This record gives sequence, C-alpha cells and structure tokens, in this order.
Amino acid sequence: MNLHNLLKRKVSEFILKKYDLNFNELEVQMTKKDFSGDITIVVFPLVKTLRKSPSEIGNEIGEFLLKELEYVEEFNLVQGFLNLVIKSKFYLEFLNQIFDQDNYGFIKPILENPTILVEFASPNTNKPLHLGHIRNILLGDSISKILEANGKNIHKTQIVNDRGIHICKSIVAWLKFGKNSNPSDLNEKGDFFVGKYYVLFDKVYKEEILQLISEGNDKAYAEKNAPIFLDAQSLLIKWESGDKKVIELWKKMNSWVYDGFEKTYNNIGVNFDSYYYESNTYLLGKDIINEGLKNNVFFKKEDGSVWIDLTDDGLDEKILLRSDGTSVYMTQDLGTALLRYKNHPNMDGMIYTVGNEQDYHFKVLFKILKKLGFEWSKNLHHLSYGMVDLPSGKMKSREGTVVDGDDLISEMKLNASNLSKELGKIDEFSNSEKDMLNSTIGLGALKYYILKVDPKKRILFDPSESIDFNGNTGPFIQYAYARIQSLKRKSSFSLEKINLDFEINEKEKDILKQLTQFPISIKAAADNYSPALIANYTFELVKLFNSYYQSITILKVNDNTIKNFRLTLSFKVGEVIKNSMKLLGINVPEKM
RNA sequence: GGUCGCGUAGCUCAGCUGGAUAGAGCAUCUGCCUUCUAAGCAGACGGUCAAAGGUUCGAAUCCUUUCGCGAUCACCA
Repeated sequence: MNLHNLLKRKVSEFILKKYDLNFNELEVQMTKKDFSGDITIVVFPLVKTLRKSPSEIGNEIGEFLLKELEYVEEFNLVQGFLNLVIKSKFYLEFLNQIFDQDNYGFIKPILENPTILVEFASPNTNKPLHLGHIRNILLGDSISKILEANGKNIHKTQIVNDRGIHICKSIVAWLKFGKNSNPSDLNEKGDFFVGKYYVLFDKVYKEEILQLISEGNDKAYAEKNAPIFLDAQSLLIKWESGDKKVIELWKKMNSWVYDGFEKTYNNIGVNFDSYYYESNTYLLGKDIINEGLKNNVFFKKEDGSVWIDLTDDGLDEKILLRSDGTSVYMTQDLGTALLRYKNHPNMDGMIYTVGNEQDYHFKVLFKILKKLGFEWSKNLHHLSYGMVDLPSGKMKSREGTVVDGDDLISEMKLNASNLSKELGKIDEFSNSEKDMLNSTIGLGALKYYILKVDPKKRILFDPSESIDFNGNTGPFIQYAYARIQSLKRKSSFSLEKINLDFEINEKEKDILKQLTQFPISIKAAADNYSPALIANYTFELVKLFNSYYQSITILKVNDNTIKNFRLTLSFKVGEVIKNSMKLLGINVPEKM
C-alpha cells in the first residue's frame, strides 16, 4: 500500500477527466513538520499547464480527493501546498497488511537471471589492508547487499594485484633479511609479515640512495641504481620470463598474504564469490585490440602503438598498446572485463568499487566498451569514493603512516568491551556471548561510521579520537533493536490483526508515516548506490521510535487493543531496523 | 594550466530527481533512572548553506564566474 502512488494515480485521473490533460509529473511529499497534514501534493507544477491559480487548483483537487478517497480526512492549502490529513484507519490497515510480510520494507528479492558483478577490495599483495581498503570493502559489500535485496543476482569478485615491482620489493627484502622466517613460526598474520619486508625494503632503499648521493651521484641516478632496487628489478624480469624458482617464491609469499587477507575479511564479515588475479589477466586484451582496429574504433600510429581517439566525447586520446606491442593498464582492464563476461554469460553489468583517483580511467574504460558495442556496457558503474586521510595527510604504507585495518577492528571491539563492562549490562553473559556482542557492536560502530558518509566525500580520520558509540552511530541503532527484542521476550504477545476502531496519537502516526515511506527510500538508495542514505533513513526512524518508546509505558496500558497495537508497531520497527542494517552489512544483537 | 569532485552550526555529517521556517549527532548548558534496558529521553544555545551574479512562482540543490581544498592529466598500475 503506497500512498504516494495511489494519490498520484487518483489526481492524474482527475486531471484527465476534468481538463482532458495527461499529467504525470505530480510531486507528492511528506508534510513538513509544523504544518498540519500527513502528505502533501505540490500544486505549483500544475499552475502553468492548467492556467489557474494555485488555490483554485488545490481546492479542486482537495475536494475531489476528499470525496473519492476514504483515507483522506481533510485537507488544507498553504501557498501552493495541498496538505492532506490521512485517517488513522489507513495507518492501522497498513500495519495489519504488513503483518504477514516478514521482509517488510524491502522489495521482495525475486532474483533476476542476469548477474551484476561487483568488484571490490582488490588489494595489492605486498602489505596488509588499511582503513582505505576497509572503506572500499564496506562500500562494495553493502552495495552488493542492497542490489540483492532489489532482486539482482550478485557476484562478488575482486582483481588482486599480485604482480609487479612492489611485490618484488617485499620478496627481495625477505630474501635479504628474513629468508628462514615465516609467518606461522613467528605467529604473525601473513599479510602483516610480508608488509614488514615491504617497509624494510623502502628503508634500506632510502639509505642506499643517500649513500650513493654522498658518493657524488645525483638523485635520479641514485634512485635508479640503488643495489636493492636493482635486485627487485631483476627479480621482476625473472618473474616475467617465468623463472621457476622465482615463481615458486612469489607463490609462497602471496599465499601467506592471502591467508592474512582471508582472516581480515572474516573478521569484517565479508566474502567473495571469485577472485581474479592480475598475474593471469595482465596479458589479456590484445585480441580485443585487433578487433577494435578492424572496426576502426582504434587506430595505429606510425611507431606501431595503438590508440583510441575520444576527443569527440570530451576526453583525450588514450594509448592501448605500446609501440613495442605490450599492453597497458587499460588494455588489461578491457581484457579482464571480457574474461568476466566469458565466465558469466548472464552478466548484465559491473560495478567497480575503486577510489576516485581513477575516475578518469573508468570514464575511458566504459566509453571504450560502449564503442566496442557490448550489450552489458550500458550497465557499467564506477562506485567512486573519496580517500580516507589522516590529520597528518595521506596514508602511506611505505612510510608506515597508515591506520591498519586489523588494528582498528580489534580496537573497536576492545572499546565495545570496555564500555559494556562499565555499563555492567551483560555481566550474566558467558565469555563467548560477550565476545560475540562486543564484536557485533564494535564492528557495527565502525561500519556505520564509514557508511553513513557520502562515498564521494573524503573522510578525515583522527586516530587519536575513537569512533563514537553515542548519537548517530551503529550502536545507537543496535541498542534500539535490542530493546525491542527485550520487549518481545517480556510480552509473550503473539501477533494478531489489530482492531481498527481507535485513534492513534501523533507520534505513532509519525512512525507509521515513516514506515510507509521506507520502501520508496530504500529503492532510491539502491538506485543511487548509496548506503549513506539507508543509514540516514534508519537513524531517523530509530530516533523517532526511541522518543515514542520512552514517552509511553507500553506494557501498562489497560486497553488491550492499544497495547497490542503498540507492541505490534514496536516489533515492526524492529524488523525494519534489522533489515535495513542488513543492507549495510551490520548485525543487530538480541540483547545488549 | 585543462578536466573532475568537494565547500552546509565550534567539530563530524544528513538534506533523495529544485519545494514550505536548512536538519541530526558531538561539544556546551538545563531537566529526567519507583517504569520497557539512561549505549537512552525532553529542552536550550548555535547558520550570510564559501562569495557574487543568473534561471523561476520557488535555489543549499540547476547555470555562469570567482575563491579555497583535493584528485587527475605517463608508451605506471
């Protein structure tokens, strides 16, 4: 039961009948606070087409709706805003109607056959995941869940950057300084273990540069000729030529890193359906180059390099194949896209969760795929997000100025644990129950903190200030849910259809109004790939509910009808909270 | 310099395709634990929506210019 659509339809019918005009762009919105009414029709857009004054039109429509729709109790007209007061009966019926729908608030996931691939995480294998990766992972995971709730078939994947000079750097440093050590002996996480050597490489590299400069060389020469750097380069060459020993070594180091990554994914509660590796894809894409040359989408320069001219689209010329015939980043991404299509013939689009420094790259990539004429290229989306910066500036793994993902997660859990201890609410919990709860709350705080801000914006994270557990936070929402569950346990009340024969108060009406809006909001959020919007809506609902919940004594009401109604309303709000948090990848506890 | 993004309360952020008097949280101040869980509730204080023009019934939202911050502009990935 969607009042928006019902009103839109009715009013359009009316206009067609009365003025013989098709008018579908009607704007319907919730009535703003401090105006009487529940739902508002904006009549201004009609003024021009109908050539009548706003008040005239408003009154006509108002009268009509009053007569035609039993739910409309009365109307008032302020400026050009037609405010309709909706009868309690409508809201009570609405609540009755959603009794049976356990996933209320969400489009029923009737899975469509075509699959959307969502790419996220996509780390380098030379260092542990940091806060920037966490933002990426949370966004990608949440988008997957939102789309899934909207009936899309989702395949979560990544492209692991497992090759190149940066990996060689870790290997070289390990060969030099830690050849006999391994993560399990030291009881270290594999990605952390390898990351140490990456940092170590950089340290030694810098020392060697200084040394060379002090011997009278210039900086550029020093940077290119530092012994440890030369080692890394020759290692890369060996890798590229398929040197068995090097490949073996590379595999071993990478496997340590993957073990570490899996632990982190596990800790955050995300998983993937497949992994693509650059070592397998970096040579791909050449076939498509030939194809494009044949179709004149691409062109060849005299030196043999291949380009695409996108100047007509407001972009530049972009290289696709070097003069020596080797591929570049773009070529590889084209190849990977095609490989994915080959592996998923049902693929009907892809979402790339990648930082906004690559906005231009993806603009070009999508344009090329469109020009090549792939059906699925119309559903390509770059989920671009801003960097996470520290007060000291950018995070740099090499310099160790990063907020480590694992550290942050465990810190969040620790904070949750300290706070619960202080509050003393879960003293009767077993240790494993406590751990579970602290993890739920700590992660909830972290995820919500990241997801509630618009992905486009950069986040300034101050490590010296811990993430809040009060106010507009994950734990606040989780807490509301836990209280509702507590009500449920104590009430021994079973859901029954409620009697429609009574009035509800303003706050109850407000909550129900919000509930009727929820499916619309969720749909909008999904269309915008915006977990931030969902977080915001959920917070608004919870805030409203909390104030209502606090101001009444639910279980002390004498009239059974009202008592049942209030409990039912509470439980439904609980379900909406749970479902919307699910879209953010945040769990809600039964008790806290 | 070209292109893209951002700029909203002291701080952190909402504000959906233009709609009514710009909203939250934190911080500061005032109340509220005989109740369903105070990780809470009620209230106060706090704004030239970076600036200036324009479009229109109506602009934080759209357009133009300016300023500030960031990203990007490699035969790197």
